[in-house]
Amino acid sequence: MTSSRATLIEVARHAGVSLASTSRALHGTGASPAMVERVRAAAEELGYSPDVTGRSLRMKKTFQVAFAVADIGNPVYVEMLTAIHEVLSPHGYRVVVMTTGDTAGAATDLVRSLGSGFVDALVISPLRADDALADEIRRAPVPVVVVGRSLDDGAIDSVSTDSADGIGQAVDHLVRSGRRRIGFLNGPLDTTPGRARQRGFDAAARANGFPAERTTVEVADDFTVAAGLRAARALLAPAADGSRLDAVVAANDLLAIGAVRAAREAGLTVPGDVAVTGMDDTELGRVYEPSLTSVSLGSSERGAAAARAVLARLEDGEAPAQHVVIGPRLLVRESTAAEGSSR
Amino acid sequence: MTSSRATLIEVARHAGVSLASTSRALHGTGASPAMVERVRAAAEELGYSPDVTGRSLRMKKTFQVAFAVADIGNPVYVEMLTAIHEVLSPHGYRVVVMTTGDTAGAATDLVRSLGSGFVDALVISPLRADDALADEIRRAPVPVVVVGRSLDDGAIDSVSTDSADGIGQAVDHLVRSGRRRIGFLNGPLDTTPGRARQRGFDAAARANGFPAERTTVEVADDFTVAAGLRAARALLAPAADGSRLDAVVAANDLLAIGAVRAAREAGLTVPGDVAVTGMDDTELGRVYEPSLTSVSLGSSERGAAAARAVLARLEDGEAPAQHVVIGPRLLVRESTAAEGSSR
DNA sequence: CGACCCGCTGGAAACGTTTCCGGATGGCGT
DNA sequence: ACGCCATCCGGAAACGTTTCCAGCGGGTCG
Repeated sequence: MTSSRATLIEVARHAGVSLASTSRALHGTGASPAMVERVRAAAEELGYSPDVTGRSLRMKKTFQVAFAVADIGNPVYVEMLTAIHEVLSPHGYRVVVMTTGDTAGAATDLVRSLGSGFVDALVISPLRADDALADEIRRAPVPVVVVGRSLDDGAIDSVSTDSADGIGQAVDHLVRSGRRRIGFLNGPLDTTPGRARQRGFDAAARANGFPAERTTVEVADDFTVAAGLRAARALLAPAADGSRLDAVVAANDLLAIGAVRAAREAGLTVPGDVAVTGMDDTELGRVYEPSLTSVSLGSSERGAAAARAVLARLEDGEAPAQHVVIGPRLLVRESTAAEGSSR
Repeated sequence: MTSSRATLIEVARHAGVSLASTSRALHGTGASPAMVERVRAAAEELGYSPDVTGRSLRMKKTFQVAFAVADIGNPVYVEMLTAIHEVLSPHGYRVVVMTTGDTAGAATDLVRSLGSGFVDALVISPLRADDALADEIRRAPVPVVVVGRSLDDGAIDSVSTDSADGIGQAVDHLVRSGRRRIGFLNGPLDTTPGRARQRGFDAAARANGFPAERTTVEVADDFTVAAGLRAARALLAPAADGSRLDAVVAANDLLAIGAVRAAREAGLTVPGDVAVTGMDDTELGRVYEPSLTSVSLGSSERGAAAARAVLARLEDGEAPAQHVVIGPRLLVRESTAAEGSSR
């Protein structure tokens, strides 16, 4: 249980050499082969393993990187976390997970807490980003990489994706498939993703020449299946003239599933009567039936890119900020088939 | 970007008092109100925030807890992580995520690496546990809580669940619903969960008086939908006499979805022709159609319990080991309805 | 043969914090 | 009025590591 761990000093004493030589020997820098062997043996015998807190204090480096998101349960963030871990771990960095909460203030506090130096860098994906957060990030004592919106600030490393363009791809795909009345099922507009996707849909509607009365928008109060189901009921209700939508673009796979549910409730088939697209390319959407056509925002790629940006920044603190953009990719599956089974 | 952070020494100098008093004032222990105010003002002015590495070195405490699992992507582990984070975070602990890989050796190495003291405790959920791992845990320099199988070792804190009993609950439920020929779709037998669930099924089959020829078992080579689909095809193939199973107990929600897929491929309806149960009560299973009857192993509860065990152990290192058992709970949903829609 | 340089070693400082300990001061009880 | 105790303060040590600096020896080149 509690074995008082051997310290470097004891190893030095045990090997009969100085502390300095012991440290050097164990790092292989500037020590004679004889010395190395001697120290190595002593260390082995005592079961020595270096204490990272002592090392951190001296080197001003913790070999830890924090990953902060609103909620860790979200599959998108899980994918990012996995990717980040995979990139950083081989370089000897540990990953600390943190939650920003869903208020912008909490995220700002978190960035400020970086001052206590428990971590060499931070990857943060803020749900709601404001100027205060950007300010705090700029004056943060360690590198911060933002994944998500680029905060409109050239000086901050960022990895983003063009989700507006992604929504556009979904709309174009539906139009090409012959759908004409396309509704948009969005999440809360006071979130960064919500705003971006709204922008994307509006632009796509304009680009495709949809008159306002040919598009309908409904905003769910959360990015969940339940909220999507509620909002989609309204979206799919017949218009005054009895006509209905023939396609729904959802801002999210979860919302999309809610839309499929609502469609079935209303006696409509998917994709027969209504085509549905999601976003995020989650396992959920892949496995669902019908499998969801979804716009991948490359969560893994973004996570990996963010991790690489961290490494680059730690390598060279003065390099100009980099802004990686991962292009969205539409993955066509059953939920938008032209002639689908009537399941 | 890089503002050289203020140290306690500078705060002391700036306040014109000693280092010791400064430290005490900031901790509110044994300092006069005047002193506290004076130091607080100085700290405020300099934007001081304490350095955790210095503190850790001195206090021999990192305020970090590691959570180690085979792969972070698994929804079950994500739930645990979330729960652990929720319990530990209010107590000032950060959570470090680590991966054990899928070999027992890697897990052992990980536990050994605890010697470098980057963390105050470890919560580990080993996929494959052997004696070497148990040994290493026993001699670990920090508290370790095992979640999963209890390692058959009374001296190690553990949080487990009786997944064998859970399988039993699923079988009983199916029998009560009138199902007679029940197949078992398991995952790899060289994993701890795989073995336990096999044991559970065998016991349940015996208890219900199923002759060996009335039960069929198939082992998928992974706990995934794809592997489940492959294995379930064999499981659902007609027997020599042309008869088929009327129920499948899957060791996992993912495998269960594979089974549903295979059933539909074979032209069978779920739950009409074949009832299917899963295990883990994942979001996936809840949202799937038909929604999956599933045995919840209480991932969140287990995570929370493990975190509480960590706190208790950190509080009192000498207390006897505790073994929390979270009872499995069957959640009945559409996939085992007596008369289902023929979807 | 002397000067210089290079490789190796040991002493000591430094990283930033907490806390032990001794000393000073003030108040209170006797 | 004196002693005692509680309260508060400052000096200094300690946690475990890395690294600067100086010294020492041996080899090489001029």
